[in-house]
Amino acid sequence: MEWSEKQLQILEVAEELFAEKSYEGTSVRDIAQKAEVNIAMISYYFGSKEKLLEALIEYRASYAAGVVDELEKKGITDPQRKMDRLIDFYVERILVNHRFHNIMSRQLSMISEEKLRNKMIDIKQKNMELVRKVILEGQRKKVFRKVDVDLTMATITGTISQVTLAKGYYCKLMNAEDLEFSEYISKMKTRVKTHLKQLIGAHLDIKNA
Amino acid sequence: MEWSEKQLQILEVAEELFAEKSYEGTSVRDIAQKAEVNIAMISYYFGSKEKLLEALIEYRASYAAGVVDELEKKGITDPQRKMDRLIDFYVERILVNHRFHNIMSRQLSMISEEKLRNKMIDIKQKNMELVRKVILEGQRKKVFRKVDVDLTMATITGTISQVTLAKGYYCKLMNAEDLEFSEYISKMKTRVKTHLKQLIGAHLDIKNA
Amino acid sequence: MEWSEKQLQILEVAEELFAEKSYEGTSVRDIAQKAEVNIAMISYYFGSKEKLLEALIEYRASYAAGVVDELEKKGITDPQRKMDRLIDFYVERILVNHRFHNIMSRQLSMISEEKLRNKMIDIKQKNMELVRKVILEGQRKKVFRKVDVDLTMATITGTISQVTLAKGYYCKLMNAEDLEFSEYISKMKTRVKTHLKQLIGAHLDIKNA
Amino acid sequence: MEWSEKQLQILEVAEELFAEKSYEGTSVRDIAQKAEVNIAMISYYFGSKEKLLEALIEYRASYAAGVVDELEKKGITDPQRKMDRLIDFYVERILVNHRFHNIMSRQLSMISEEKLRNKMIDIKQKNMELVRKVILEGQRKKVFRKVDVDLTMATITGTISQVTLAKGYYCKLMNAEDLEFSEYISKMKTRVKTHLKQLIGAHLDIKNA
DNA sequence: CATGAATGAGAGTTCATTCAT
DNA sequence: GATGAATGAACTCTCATTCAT
Repeated sequence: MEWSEKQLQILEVAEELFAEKSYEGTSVRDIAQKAEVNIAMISYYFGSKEKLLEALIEYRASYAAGVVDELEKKGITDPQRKMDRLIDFYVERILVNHRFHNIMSRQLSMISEEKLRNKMIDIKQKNMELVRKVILEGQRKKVFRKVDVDLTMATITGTISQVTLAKGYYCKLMNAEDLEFSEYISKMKTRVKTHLKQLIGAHLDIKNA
Repeated sequence: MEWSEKQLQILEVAEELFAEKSYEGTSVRDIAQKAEVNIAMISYYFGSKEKLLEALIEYRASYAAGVVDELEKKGITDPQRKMDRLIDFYVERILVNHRFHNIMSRQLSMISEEKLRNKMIDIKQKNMELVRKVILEGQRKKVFRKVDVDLTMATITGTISQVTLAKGYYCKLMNAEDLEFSEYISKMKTRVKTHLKQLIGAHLDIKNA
Repeated sequence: MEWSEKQLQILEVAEELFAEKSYEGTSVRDIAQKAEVNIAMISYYFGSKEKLLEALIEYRASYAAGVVDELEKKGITDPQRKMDRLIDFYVERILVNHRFHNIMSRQLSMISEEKLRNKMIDIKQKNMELVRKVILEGQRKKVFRKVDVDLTMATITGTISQVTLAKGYYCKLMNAEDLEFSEYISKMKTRVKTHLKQLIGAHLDIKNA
Repeated sequence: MEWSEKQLQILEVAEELFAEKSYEGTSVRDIAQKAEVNIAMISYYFGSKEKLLEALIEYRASYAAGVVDELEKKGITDPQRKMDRLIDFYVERILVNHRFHNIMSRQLSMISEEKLRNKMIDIKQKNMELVRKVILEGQRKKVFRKVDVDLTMATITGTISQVTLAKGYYCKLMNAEDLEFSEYISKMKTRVKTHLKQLIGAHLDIKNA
């Protein structure tokens, strides 16, 4: 799907506001005003508020997909190093797209519309497929031990999510309460990468079995 | 604070609906209707919709507090075993109160009202303080290695959150799409406990350093 | 009608709030809260909000009536001096009861309930009857000239009303914007008396014909 | 400010109902229904009920302003005649706009919103400035004696107000209880003009000093 | 006799959407 | 293709009043 400049403007603003105030807590007026377009435009361009959310998900999902493929092409064979790269990649990606990620994780448990729901699950699944593949490969190579693969994926996304969702809490822990979101993100990025690599490394390492 | 039976009824229903459709997506009408009380009762009892959320948080928070103390009194000295117990406890607690937990994690990044926000952060902090204490103790005893304590806590809550928030996704992975929430929870409970104990165990174990 | 202490308390507060925020703009809750009685008391004691207004009017009206009689008994014969005394009396009375007076003048044009409406008109009529009598007497004695008696009465009450209703305006004219109501009243009292005596004096004096 | 036809319709109806039932006693539903517009239009056009009142005041105030200038241009030099003309003008104006005038005099003592309050006081002040000017001029020319100028203005507006506010009372005095408002107004107009000219004339005339 | 609990009705406002142009 | 005007529905909250105790 191709979007006009105005449509992109709306999508960006919608993402920002949905992340900040939730889908339900954001009115199309808010979006229209911040995007400096007429209120009627949202219905006109996207059909409805719900369709706008759908469009946003489609838009971000498609954008993300390409990057996954790119990573796969790099020729790294050692499972341990592959996993480290994957963690770098996921942390980077989720933290850069933290707004979209927050919307997704909040909405996933709420959306009842079949099609959209499946779309969201599908995105999640695609994103995690790589992790599964690498883990299974490592197990085959007797480098990784037997673990709960699904929950290992839950740990990776869960840990990163936690960092984006509970900014207020972690800022307080760091005694840096009025940190801008972007500053916060860049401060946490390396910490999260290091933590997850160590965590998942020890978790998977067959020598620890 | 003591609540009457009708007030409890409202709180219970509010929790259910806030979890299901978000705070913003739930109207006081919805709550009144499901709780089978007059719509004016919500304002009458709690003052406003926001105060109802506040009351809910206070109600659930106080309920949880006692349990933490109780755990502390059990005389377990081995840090590894202590941590295992803690994980059992947290998984149990978050999964049993998954609705409240979801509300909290969704709302934490959105509530702007100072007092309520601090309350929520406070609850989170109190809940995690025990984990911090056990980790630090284990490190002192040279049983645990040096780790990022804050992020270790993020991993614990993040992993559990992930399981409650992304039911749809994990159901699909298990090919059990129409599972009731309670069935899903009981199915996941032991898996999550086992996974986290293994994960955090390997993470903290000084022998893996 | 005899009122209990609590009822009087309610009546006083009602008068204060009706004057300040109008009958419609005052809720029974406001009254109950300020009078420190249970909300249900207003309906319980007076039947309804409207009946409370009725009771208030009755209460204040009866209180005022006695004073009129008292004045009549003083043996002053000169119409000019009689009129001066009457003006003193009315200014005093309206300014002292400015709250009740404001309620009356605001409500008179709005009350549709027949009985209450008549009651209010009756009070006004009784109050003014004395003026009419003195003017007619003065005319009979060839001391006062022919004037529009009804409108002369309108001038007296209108002038005083103006002073109580437009405090903000007159305070601004006097460069004393934050004057307390009671201070304002005592400041204006003599001014209004002097003005009205001079005004009505010149108006009625047959020598000015 | 320019108003559309529908907006004017709302303003007219609002004026009518505010005058009849007071601002607080009139609901936006009442206005919408009588003006035959959707209830949401009031917020849509004016922002809120309070802003509607503000708009009404602005609308009526601006309408009146032009007329004052017009009067000033007529070349009348004799202060007595000037005052007579002014009285004719004010009586005419207040009685024609009796509804707006009533709203103003009722609301002036109640509005707490700073800006609107000042606006109202400003209107009153502008309206009365001319009277002050003429009186001072007459005093300079030794035609008028020394009087309380502010209260002389209070007398003029107070007398006219009294006539508009206490229709019920004066109708009863005239034994014409079921008079239409417009009939009542036209009946009183000349009476009020004559009365006030005589009253204020005698009041100001230096020969009566 | 007095009152806390409860309620239906209605308050002002905002919502997402539609429609005529 | 784009938009200002308009709308019905729904929102949260407060109203005056009633009723069981």
